[in-house]
Amino acid sequence: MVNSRQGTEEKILEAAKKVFHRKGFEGARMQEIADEAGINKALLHYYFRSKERLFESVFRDAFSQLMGRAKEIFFSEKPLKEKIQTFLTHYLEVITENAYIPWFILNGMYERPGQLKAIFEQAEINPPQLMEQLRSQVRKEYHSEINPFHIWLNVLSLCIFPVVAKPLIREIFQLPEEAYQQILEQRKTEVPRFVMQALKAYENDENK
Amino acid sequence: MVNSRQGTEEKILEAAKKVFHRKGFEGARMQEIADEAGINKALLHYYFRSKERLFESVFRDAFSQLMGRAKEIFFSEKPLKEKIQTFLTHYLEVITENAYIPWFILNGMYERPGQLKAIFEQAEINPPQLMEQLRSQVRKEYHSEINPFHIWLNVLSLCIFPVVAKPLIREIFQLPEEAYQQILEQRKTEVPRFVMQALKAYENDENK
DNA sequence: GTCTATATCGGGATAGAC
DNA sequence: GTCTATCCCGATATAGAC
Repeated sequence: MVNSRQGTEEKILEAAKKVFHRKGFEGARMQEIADEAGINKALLHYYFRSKERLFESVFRDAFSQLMGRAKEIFFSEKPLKEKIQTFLTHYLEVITENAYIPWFILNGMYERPGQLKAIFEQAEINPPQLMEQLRSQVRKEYHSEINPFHIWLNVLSLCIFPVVAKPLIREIFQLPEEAYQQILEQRKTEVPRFVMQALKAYENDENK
Repeated sequence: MVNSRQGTEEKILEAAKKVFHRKGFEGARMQEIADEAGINKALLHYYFRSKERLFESVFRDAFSQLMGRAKEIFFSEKPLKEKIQTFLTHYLEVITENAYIPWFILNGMYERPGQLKAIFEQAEINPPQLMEQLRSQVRKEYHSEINPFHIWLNVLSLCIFPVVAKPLIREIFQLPEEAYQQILEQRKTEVPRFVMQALKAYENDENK
């Protein structure tokens, strides 16, 4: 019973994760996943029936891993600044440790937008509520009608882009892997500093 | 002579651009490119010999389009703040108008890192000089040893990420195309404001 | 549940006629 | 220079034995 249902399914998912994360849907090969899992192609289909379904499982995992605590932090009852601080601390950490996930998610949206729609619905994100949360908090604390969407989009950009664009930036600046890793480390303190300073632009805002 | 060398090659490149930009290398189909150009597959190979070579041409175009004025602005003899202002104005414009290019470039780096190395070499970027330019300017103007790399990485993140992540963000917040386009418009003024305020963190920096 | 062998198809590339 | 027809490989998926 060692290699029975439980164990094998796990092994496959683990292998699929590795391959899909690195190569995306189009680039991934079922053969490679099978090899990685130490089994053969036929067995992949026995467990997941198609490449699509296997991909979907992997995507769902990745997405919830990235979304998990974010929602929680986001809806917590804290002042905006503190919330952003917490978010940055948490996210810069998570994303640096799992550098492949952001690109995997992003790329999935380009490769298979149709297939992935379902996953977002099941994630119960509730966009209107999300938007209202954004708006009301800025209105209360900053007495500003500035679209608060930008603040969060900026925060996300600063966290995610440097990780996603790593291959490009490394190539342009000819940076070895370790040098770039070090830069990502530094960002854990640099980005909060940058953002906190930038937020002052809204404090002094008199566009009521 | 209407459909001779000149005209056809142009048509192919135009078609290839459309398809590769949307689907990347793996996702693109030679058949689709041929259809788009109004010719057949055989002719594609007659002009470009392989999918790889065709892709390379398209990539080279896209990259120089994105890199073109950037280098120039970057090496201009202006104070850092002004330089960043100019850069932002220029880039937020270019990138909003050519929303597909950043993802195409990025994705290319993931799909075909080996093949694209050559292109970066020919682009004559001169990384060490680039780095030194960064460092010396910050040293002079801010009397700071803060790694100036972060400033520019932040600027790039704020410009590019919102464009690249458009499909994801739209899905999460359930935003229609026009709404998102409007947000990108707003960013042309929001991002400079955000960055200029953030830069003050370095002015007051006494980490000499 | 797991394997080997095979069906089936799609896509890049080439041959050869015009 | 452009077309039709075809080759050929690689990849997903399935049949069927164990």
